Amino acid sequence: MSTNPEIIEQRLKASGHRLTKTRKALLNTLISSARPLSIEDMGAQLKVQGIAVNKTTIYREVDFLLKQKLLEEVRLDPERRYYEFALGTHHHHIRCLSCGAIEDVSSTALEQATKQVKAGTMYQVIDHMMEFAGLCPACQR
Amino acid sequence: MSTNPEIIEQRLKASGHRLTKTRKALLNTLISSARPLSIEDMGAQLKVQGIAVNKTTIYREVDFLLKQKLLEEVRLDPERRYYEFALGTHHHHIRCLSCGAIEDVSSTALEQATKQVKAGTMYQVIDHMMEFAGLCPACQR
DNA sequence: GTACGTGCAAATACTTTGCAGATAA
DNA sequence: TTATCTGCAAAGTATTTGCACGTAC
Repeated sequence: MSTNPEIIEQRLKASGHRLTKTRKALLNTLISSARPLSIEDMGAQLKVQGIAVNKTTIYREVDFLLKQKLLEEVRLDPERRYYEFALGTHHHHIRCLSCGAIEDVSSTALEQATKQVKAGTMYQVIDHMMEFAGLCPACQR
Repeated sequence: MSTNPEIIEQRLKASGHRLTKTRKALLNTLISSARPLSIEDMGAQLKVQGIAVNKTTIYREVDFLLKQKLLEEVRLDPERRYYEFALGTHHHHIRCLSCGAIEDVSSTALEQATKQVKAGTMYQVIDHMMEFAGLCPACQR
């Protein structure tokens, strides 16, 4: 099995693109993040790493990585767009409305339900999105 | 069983609000729409009905109706926010990535899956969102 | 060397706010 | 009458674009 860096490098090269320092740092940040990141989050994290990247560049880079299917958008909350590395295992999220904590949700029931929707519609289903929100254990008190 | 207009009027009055001409027209538009509407959509539809409403007013009105739980936000597509009348039956949507058509998806499997997620998490689940996207029959050709 | 990538400034799009006048109850 | 509602202008944000320079390959 190939590792993420190999797959990434291969995809980029195949389309005549480069693995620049900025791009590499951004991808690493996204890959190692425990939760989806907003544009603002990415800028902040890169800054902490000593790599100041212009916001315009991050917008463009996210756009590019989405097209390369290396990133996917997560609609966790209507206010902000979040992005997540796309080569991990498929999963959904639950977000705490009070403190903003985010956890992965993986459920075979969800995957089965998705299959049923696919079977029951005349559409060719290409994408689906499911997110949950509520109160985390700590915030319920 | 009470009709929508009655419930609406009751809720508004209860909180000291009014059923103005603009508000009534906007609600009717949303209630009778076959699909969720964006802010822009609402403005256009009202205009067609001969009721020109300022965009600021629509933003404020949507905000207000969301707080009154008469409207809910539908995240059909990351580019735009859509809203739907909230007193109908609970359902989800599938959207055609090619022509933008939108259909309702109702699936007992989805509801069961939601229950399983609720049962399997320590979170108190308050909200969930599921949307599908793909190609409608016509666009598959 | 050349096409891709980046930063900066400016443009555009989207949404919110402040305030004065209009209107439902 | 009076608190809610509305429109207009302006302020804030978020996102995109143009262009010149920088850099991976």
